[in-house]
Amino acid sequence: MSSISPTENLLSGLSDRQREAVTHTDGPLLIVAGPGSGKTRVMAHRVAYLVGEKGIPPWKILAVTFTNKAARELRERCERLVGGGSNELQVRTFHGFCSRVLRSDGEHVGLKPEFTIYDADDQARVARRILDQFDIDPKQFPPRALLSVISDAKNNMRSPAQLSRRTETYRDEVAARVYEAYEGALQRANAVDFDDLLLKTFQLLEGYPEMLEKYQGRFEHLLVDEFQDTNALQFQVARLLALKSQNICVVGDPDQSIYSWRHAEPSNLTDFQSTFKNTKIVTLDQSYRSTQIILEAADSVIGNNDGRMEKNLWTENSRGTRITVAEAYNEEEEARLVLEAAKELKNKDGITRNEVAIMYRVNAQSRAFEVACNREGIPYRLVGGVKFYDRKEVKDILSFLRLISNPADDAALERIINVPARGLSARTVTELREVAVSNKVPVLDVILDVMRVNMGDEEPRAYHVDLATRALKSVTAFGDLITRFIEQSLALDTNELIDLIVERSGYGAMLREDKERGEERMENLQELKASAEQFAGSEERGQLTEFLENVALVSDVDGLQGGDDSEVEEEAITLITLHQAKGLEYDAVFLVGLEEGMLPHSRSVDDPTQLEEERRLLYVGMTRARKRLYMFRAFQRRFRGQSGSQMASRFLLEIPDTLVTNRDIRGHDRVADRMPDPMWTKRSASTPAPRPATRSAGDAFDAGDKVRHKAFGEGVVVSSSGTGADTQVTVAFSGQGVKRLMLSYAPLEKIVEEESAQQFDPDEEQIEVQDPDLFAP
DNA sequence: GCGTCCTACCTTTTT
DNA sequence: GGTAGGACGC
Repeated sequence: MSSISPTENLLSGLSDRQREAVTHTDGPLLIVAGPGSGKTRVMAHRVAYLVGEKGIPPWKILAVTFTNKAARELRERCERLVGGGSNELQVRTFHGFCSRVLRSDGEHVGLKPEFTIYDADDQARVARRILDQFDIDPKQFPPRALLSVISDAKNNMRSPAQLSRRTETYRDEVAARVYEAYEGALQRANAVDFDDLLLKTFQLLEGYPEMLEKYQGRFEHLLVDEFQDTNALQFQVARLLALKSQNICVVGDPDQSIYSWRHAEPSNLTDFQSTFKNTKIVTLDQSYRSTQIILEAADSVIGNNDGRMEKNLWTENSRGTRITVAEAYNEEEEARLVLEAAKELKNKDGITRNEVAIMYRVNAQSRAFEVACNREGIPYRLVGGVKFYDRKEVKDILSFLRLISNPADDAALERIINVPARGLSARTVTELREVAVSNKVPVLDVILDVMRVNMGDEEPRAYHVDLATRALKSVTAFGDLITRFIEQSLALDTNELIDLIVERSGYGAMLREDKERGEERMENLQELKASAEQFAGSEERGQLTEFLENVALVSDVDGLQGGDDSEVEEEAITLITLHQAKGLEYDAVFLVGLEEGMLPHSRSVDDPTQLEEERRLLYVGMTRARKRLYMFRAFQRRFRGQSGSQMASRFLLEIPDTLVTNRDIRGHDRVADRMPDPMWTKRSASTPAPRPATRSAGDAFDAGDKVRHKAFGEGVVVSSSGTGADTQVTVAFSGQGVKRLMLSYAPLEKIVEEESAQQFDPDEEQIEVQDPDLFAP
């Protein structure tokens, strides 16, 4: 027997199933991979196997993921396994890959290499201008809604003409008209939106046989991660690329499909088998991540979804600790309890902060945790959140850069043409835009034309612009500013260019005058500069394009988190949305905000399909946990300033009691026990009126009633408002002042003559609501 | 033409 | 609670 070959080494740590997935290299392969089943590991090993064993050159392998995070992780794993030459491996997000293709071959579909990628903001700006132009009332046809119709059309590969042919409602008609104008605007701006990246790549591959051949020949092996989240266009692009070689390996888990709102079509998973004949299917159902209890709980939740491809997830891991389900009074207490428990985890179980994640449905929920962490001095890592590149000042400077890189970028131009104010009023801008639109040229062309003549050029103006002398002067000055920027950009690194822009555009001066936030904003610009520095050194024009592309497509910049002053590389707790948490794992996971309306989200409760997606979202969250899982709900939550209370999430009831610990964190009752109690229900049309939520006889509190409170002693009811569990009672306590109390929670008791004193449950948590207004002078 | 105040809408999740 | 766009006054 010879010594172990590298291949044996590569395969030795894998299970039989995993090995099967790694070594089936010829022909289509579908891997159904449950959470924690070593999916990324298999993909990385597969790549290494292709390179090391099958002798495939790394650059002939394309691995496509959904998020940048996933791409980064997969790339790192591959590099570790493959070693040298792996940097030529193509690991990209779908959008990143398509952008790359279009930068080099986009001219077939009308794109110049420096095309700009429009974000939602730019799209809305374009849409608003079009509505304005067509004299359509934006209140009647919100830009967002129209853009959503356009996005649908693009994802179904329908052109404006095709859309207008199948209009059914007036709204569709309007949308079709706007779509056409929108396409024109983007075309003129040499810009694409996110859908276009995919659509135009598809069109390129579909309509140009030489292009198809080029890319089919370029990539012999294709791997697609998170296949359940791919949309129709992505599937088509993948299909075309792999049509010839048939060497396509897709990995997915239908139970983790959480992007239908972004046109994901989990049915791609089944369609795959009909598209690619002789597909081999490998199911990975052993979890190497979670404890048995966590898996069972997750399984019992997801089991409530209909029509699933059943998977029997199993593990050799230990049974583990029961899941803690607990409730807090409001989001502040929720945050406090979570942090308390996290501290305890560190002391008792040795689970460090790096191994703890708090996951929530919507970004806004992070706030309470940020506040609590800051107060407790606990470092945290906020994933996503307020995106750095979304800050106003950053976007403004980026718009200058965009305009320099792509002078046709009207959205960028309109953003900064009068920032800081330089005498270009809305009227002037409208005039310039109208001239540009009717001549089908970029706005900057018109500006430069005005400037040329105004600066003494003999040739008459190419465009007729109706502007006052003062406005002409301002337009000229702006044109001159941008022209100089463009000239100088040729010799400067992007970070140097940023300096130049900040100083010469007047932006820096504007910030220095802003006493309130100027300094902070300037710091953000310094940070922008720092992020541009990574691109410095390479050929100037290319680096600017590359930097801007990175900004547009890579939103989760590492080391550039928006979190206030979270120390770098310190042991920190992770705050993350459930969507972003997919693919990650932590020793301990806190799922918070498990209330009706939150998870499931209120926008999803009416639609069974969407409800199932919410359930999958929870499933994703639960299965991120290795050892410990906590699930929290708050009785009351502030929502856009106002607070309201909601029932516990229906999903909590789907977890069997046997998997949940009774011993919760701080003596709260288990939500599961409380649930059927109408005391916890919010009164609404669909729920029966709850019985009065008092500890005493059950009758209402009226002004003048004498009451007793466990902590505040005796008092007199001043007023009461609301009904049922929502009842708030204002009470004047002797010596304690006036308090407003939430009846359903406060241990408040009416003093009746014959009643004996001690009626309280000594274990009952007492919580008060104080309305600060009542203390105002 | 510019700044300020007011309002409406926002908030589902991301490339 | 924050922001973007519109109305209005200087």
